[in-house]
Amino acid sequence: MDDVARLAGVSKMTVSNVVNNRGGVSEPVRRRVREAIERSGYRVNVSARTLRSGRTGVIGLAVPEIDRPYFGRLASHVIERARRRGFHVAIEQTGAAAAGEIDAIAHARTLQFDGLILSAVGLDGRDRTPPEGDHPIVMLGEQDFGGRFDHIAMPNEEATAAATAHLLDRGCRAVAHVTGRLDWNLNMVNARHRGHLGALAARGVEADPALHVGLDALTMEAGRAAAHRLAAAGRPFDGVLAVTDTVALGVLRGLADVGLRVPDDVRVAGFDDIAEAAYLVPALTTVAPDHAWMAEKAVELVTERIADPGRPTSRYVAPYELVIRESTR
Amino acid sequence: MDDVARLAGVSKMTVSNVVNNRGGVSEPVRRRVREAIERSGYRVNVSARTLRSGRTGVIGLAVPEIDRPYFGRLASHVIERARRRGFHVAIEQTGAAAAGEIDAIAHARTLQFDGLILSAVGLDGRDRTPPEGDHPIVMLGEQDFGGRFDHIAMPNEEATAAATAHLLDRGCRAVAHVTGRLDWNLNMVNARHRGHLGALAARGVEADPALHVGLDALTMEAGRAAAHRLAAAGRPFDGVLAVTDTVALGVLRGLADVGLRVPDDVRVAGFDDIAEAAYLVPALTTVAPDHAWMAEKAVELVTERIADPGRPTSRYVAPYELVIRESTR
DNA sequence: GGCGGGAAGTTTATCGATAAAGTCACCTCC
DNA sequence: GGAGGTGACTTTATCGATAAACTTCCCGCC
Repeated sequence: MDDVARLAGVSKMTVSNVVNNRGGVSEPVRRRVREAIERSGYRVNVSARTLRSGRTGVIGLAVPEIDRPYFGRLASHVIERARRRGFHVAIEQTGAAAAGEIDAIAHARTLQFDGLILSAVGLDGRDRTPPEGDHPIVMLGEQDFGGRFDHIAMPNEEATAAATAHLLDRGCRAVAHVTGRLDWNLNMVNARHRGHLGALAARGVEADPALHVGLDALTMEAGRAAAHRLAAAGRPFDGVLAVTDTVALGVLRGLADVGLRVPDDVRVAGFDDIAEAAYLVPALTTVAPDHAWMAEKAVELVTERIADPGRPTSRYVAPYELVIRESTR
Repeated sequence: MDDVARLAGVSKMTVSNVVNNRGGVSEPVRRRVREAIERSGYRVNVSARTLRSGRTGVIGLAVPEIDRPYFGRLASHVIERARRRGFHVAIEQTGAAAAGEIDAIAHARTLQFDGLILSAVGLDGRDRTPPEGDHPIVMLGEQDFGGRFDHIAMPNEEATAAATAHLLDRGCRAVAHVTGRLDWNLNMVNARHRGHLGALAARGVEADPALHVGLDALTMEAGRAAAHRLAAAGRPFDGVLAVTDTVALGVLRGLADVGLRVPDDVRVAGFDDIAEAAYLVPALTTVAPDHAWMAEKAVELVTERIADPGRPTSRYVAPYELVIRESTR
C-alpha cells in the first residue's frame, strides 16, 4: 500500500479510502490511485484489514453434514446470497450433534466470523448450554430457542399435516409415519409427528401406534429397514409418510425389496424436495420448502444483526409447497 | 495476550510459545501460562497471527457446485482430512466454468489461503490462462495440466472401459454412451468416451455413432431427455452407459417414461457411486472411485506443497471399483 | 578456570491496514 | 472581516501476534 501511495503521490490513507470507496477523495486523485493500484498489482491484505477493523467479511454456515442433499442445496444458496452482499461463507460441519454445534459457535468466534448461520439439530432451547457470546447468530431450521436468536423455522407441523391429509385424500386408510425417535427431543421430528397426528385427528382417523416407526438415524439405510420392518409386522398399511426425502428414498427401496408396489400397494410421501425426488421411479411426492427464500432470509437476518447487534430478534417460517408426484398418484 | 503474560508473570513471547506448543518453556511455566489462559478466557486472534506469520491455516476447496452429490461427498471428506492436519477448509463454487475457476484462484490469493484444491472442469492445459501465481494448488479430478500442478486424476478411461466391458459381459450388444459433448474439450468426457470405445474395440464390437449421445449439460434432466431421444430414434439398444450417476439417474427415469424396463430391456451403468445409487430402484451399477482416498491424497499433497513449494509435482490416479447392482443384473 | 553449548526466557521490530484526530485551504454569511 | 464550516487530504497511534536476535544462567569438560 505504501508503494501505491508513493506511485500516486498521496498518503497511504488516501489509498485506503479509494480501495474502500470512501468519500473525501477528489475524482482526479481517485483515478490516479486506481491507476497506481493497477500498475503495481496491489491487493489488500485481508488479515491486516481484519486485525485493524475487527471485521472479516466472513459468515459461517454450520450444517450437520454438507453431503446431505438438503444441506448442499442450502449451502449453495447461502453462498450465492452472501456473495451479493459482499460476504464470504465458511462452511462448518457439526456432525448433527450438540457438541459439534457448540464447537461451531466457538470456532466462529475464534475465526472471527462476522456472523453465523447455524442449522442446529442437536442443541435445543432447554438443557444445553447455548451460545455464551453475543455474536450474531441466526438459527436455521429446526430447533427453537425461545426468541433468543433470529430464527428461520421450517413449516414442520403444518406442512407434514398437509402431506398426511393428501395421503388420506388419495384414499389411504393406514398411513405409517417413518420418522426419528421421539425421545431424541429433536424438535423437527416431534413437530412433524405432531403434524401427522393432527391431520389424522382432523379427519377422524385413529392413529395406530404400530404404524409409527422411530428410526435411530435419518438415513436411506434406516428408511429401507423401516419398510422391511413394516412389511414384516403384518399390520396392513397403504401409505407411508417419511420424515425426510432421504428416508423416503430408503423406504421406496425397502418396499421394492419386499415386493410392494408404489403407488399401487402403498403410497409414499417425503419432505424436503431434494433434487433427486423428481427423478426417482416412481417420482416422489414431497413437501418443498422454499430453499432460496430461506437462504436469502438467513443472510439478510445475519447481515442486519451484524450491522445492528442490538435489534430485537425475529422469527420467520419458510414458505412451502406440496409437490404431488407419482408416488401418491 | 498481554493480560495472560502479566497474569502468569512471563513475557508475551512465552505465552505465544505455550499457545503454539513450541519448545523452550519449562513445565512449571507452561502450566502457569495454561492456567492464566484458562482464567482470562484468552483466545488467539487469528488475523494478527496471520498478519505476522503469513499463514492462515485455511485451504481452499473449489468445486463446480457444492450441491452435486459427488462434490458434497468430496468436500465432506476433504474437510475431515484437513482438520486432522490442523487446516480449515473454505469452499468456493466455480459454477463449472473456467471464469469461476480463475476467480477461485484469485480469490484464494486475496483471502490468503495457504493452498487450494481445485476441482477444475473448465480450465484446461492449453488455451486458458493458467494460474499466474505460484500458490500451492492441487488439481483434483478431470483436467490435465501437463505436470505443472500436483494432480489427482480419476481413472476415467480405464474405469469406463471396465464398465462397458461389464455391460458386454452381461450380454448387451448395443451399448449407448450418454455423455457430454466431445467438442467441450472436457477431458473427463473425452477420456471416458475413449474408454468406452476402447472396450468396444477390444471385444470386436463396432461402435455405432448413433448410440453416442452428447448432452449439453450433465444433469438429471439431460439424462432423462437422452433416454427419450434414444427410444425415439428407433435404433435398438440394450445397454446405456452414463457418464455420471447423476446422468444415469435421469436416464433411469427417462427409460421408465417410455416404458423400457431396467435391466430386462436395457441395462444401465453410471460413474461416481453417489450415495443414492445403492438405493434406487433398480439399484445402479456404477464405478466407485475411492473418495476418501482422493480427499486424503489431495490434502496430503497440498499440505506438503505448502511446506515445500519447490518440490516436484506428482500425479496420482484414484483407485476405483466397479460396483455391480441390479441395473445390470 | 575458562570456554563452548544448550535451555529458558525476554526484547525488539515488524506484518499491513484503518480509526480518529489533525492540517490547511477555501468558502459563506452575518 | 472574522467566526464557523466544509472538503480533501495527511499524520499518528494502534489492532494482536510472532520471527529473530538477544540475555542469562547453568553445566560439563579439558
